[in-house]
Amino acid sequence: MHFDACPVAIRMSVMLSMLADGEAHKASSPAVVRNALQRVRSEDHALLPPRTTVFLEGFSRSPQYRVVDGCVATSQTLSDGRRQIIDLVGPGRLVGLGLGDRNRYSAETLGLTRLEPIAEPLSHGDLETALNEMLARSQALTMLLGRKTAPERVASALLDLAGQFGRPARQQKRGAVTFHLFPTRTDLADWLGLTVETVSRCFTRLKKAGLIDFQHSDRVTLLEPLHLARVASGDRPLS
Amino acid sequence: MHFDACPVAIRMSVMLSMLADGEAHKASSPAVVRNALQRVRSEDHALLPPRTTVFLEGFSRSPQYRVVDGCVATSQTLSDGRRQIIDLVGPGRLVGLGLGDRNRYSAETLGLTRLEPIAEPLSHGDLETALNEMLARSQALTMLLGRKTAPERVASALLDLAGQFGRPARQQKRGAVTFHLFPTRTDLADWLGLTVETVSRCFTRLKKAGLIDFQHSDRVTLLEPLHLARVASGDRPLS
DNA sequence: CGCCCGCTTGACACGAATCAAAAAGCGTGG
DNA sequence: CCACGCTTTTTGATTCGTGTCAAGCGGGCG
Repeated sequence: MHFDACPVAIRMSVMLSMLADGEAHKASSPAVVRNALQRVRSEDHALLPPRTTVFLEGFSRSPQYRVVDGCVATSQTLSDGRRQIIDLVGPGRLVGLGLGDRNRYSAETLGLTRLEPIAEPLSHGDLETALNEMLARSQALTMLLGRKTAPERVASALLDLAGQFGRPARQQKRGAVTFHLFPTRTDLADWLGLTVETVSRCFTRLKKAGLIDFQHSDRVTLLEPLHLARVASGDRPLS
Repeated sequence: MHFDACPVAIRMSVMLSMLADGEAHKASSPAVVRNALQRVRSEDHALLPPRTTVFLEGFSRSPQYRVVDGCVATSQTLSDGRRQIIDLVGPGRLVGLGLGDRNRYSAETLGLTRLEPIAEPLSHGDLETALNEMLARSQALTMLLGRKTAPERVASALLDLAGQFGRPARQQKRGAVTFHLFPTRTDLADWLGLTVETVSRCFTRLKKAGLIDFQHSDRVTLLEPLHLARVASGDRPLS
């Protein structure tokens, strides 16, 4: 196995904390300034461009947000650059929970994303519900990474994302769902413990098998969700 | 990949609920009865033999326990029998949290284990602390399963278990720690997303490299914890 | 003592990673 | 509008790590 020694800072394009500071960063690089100007604030909602770092692993504990629109990826990175995405968070879900006094993971936006800061602290009940959900998702990912094959992982991922980002609009025949795929192939690979090439090959195979369809790489339709679910759980081997 | 279709029930030797029911199960199989007789109750502590199922995935929500002595494994099983151990829980830690109205995972003892039922419900603070710890451990396992090599996984596991089961007694030179290894090679494989053979080979390699030692397969000494930690994090490749 | 089960070791197979290169998008500027 | 350069995705050839299959080994328990 081979990994470039790629410092975290290089992957970072914009940090939310910079945006929040307003005038304090005039000396920033052109790219940072340009992205920062895209920020729109209205009624305490921050509209963030893709690839904005919301907070960074190892830094002091960050505030919590609710994702209103778009998608946030939380991830951890090994010292040699290997990255593991912990979760992909879609509309309605919370980011920044379960941190101690230091962030245990990073968070970045995968598309144009609207975040709502959580004003008053959550009730104990809400917090416990949210933590339970995070735990359940984390355990499902554990099973996926520990025991599933590559096609099973990709099928599982697509079903998960369909649940988070799929429109209830189903003008399509049967249970078909179409949705915007926020993560790139690389993001999916880092989530599923695979490589870009393997993810791409699985997409191709699923498409040829008639289970999914896509014209652009970031817009996917699940043509046979039930069949896909059987692939995801290992009940059917795919081709 | 090939898996025997092995129903969950076959793996189960004793269920805690049976033990608690006292006389209600005279018709049980001889093995179950024999194990059940080993039960000792004193002051609300249950002393359970190895391979006792504390609760089972899919069944209605079980009570919560604190591990006093011994070790409990929590796991999920795929329909075709593939098993993933979610966590190994040692003394002082809690089992049975984060369940909805149905158990999302099973729990079984790996050695002679003393469990203490949690009498009054936990305070919100304690619950949140416990959930946060579970989440942190689950995320560490995610990184391990998604991005670490087999030797890195085994090294990480040994360090984790040393932390949970290692005696503070260090009559040994340097930072060496000896502890009882509750999980079998198969358990470790199911925890680390590997096979028995691979786990065994990694043990052999670590032993030959002088990082660990063991006479019996269930009693391990970490000879070079710092070096082992570097292997675990991928900073050093091991041979 | 001898069976049984867990552990170890070896030979081989296979799935996913790696390396390489072409194809497809996509923003930029002429 | 198209040409250009860069990035992402796809596809192909090959390698490599871990899984699979098989056989021995050893310790505990009946």
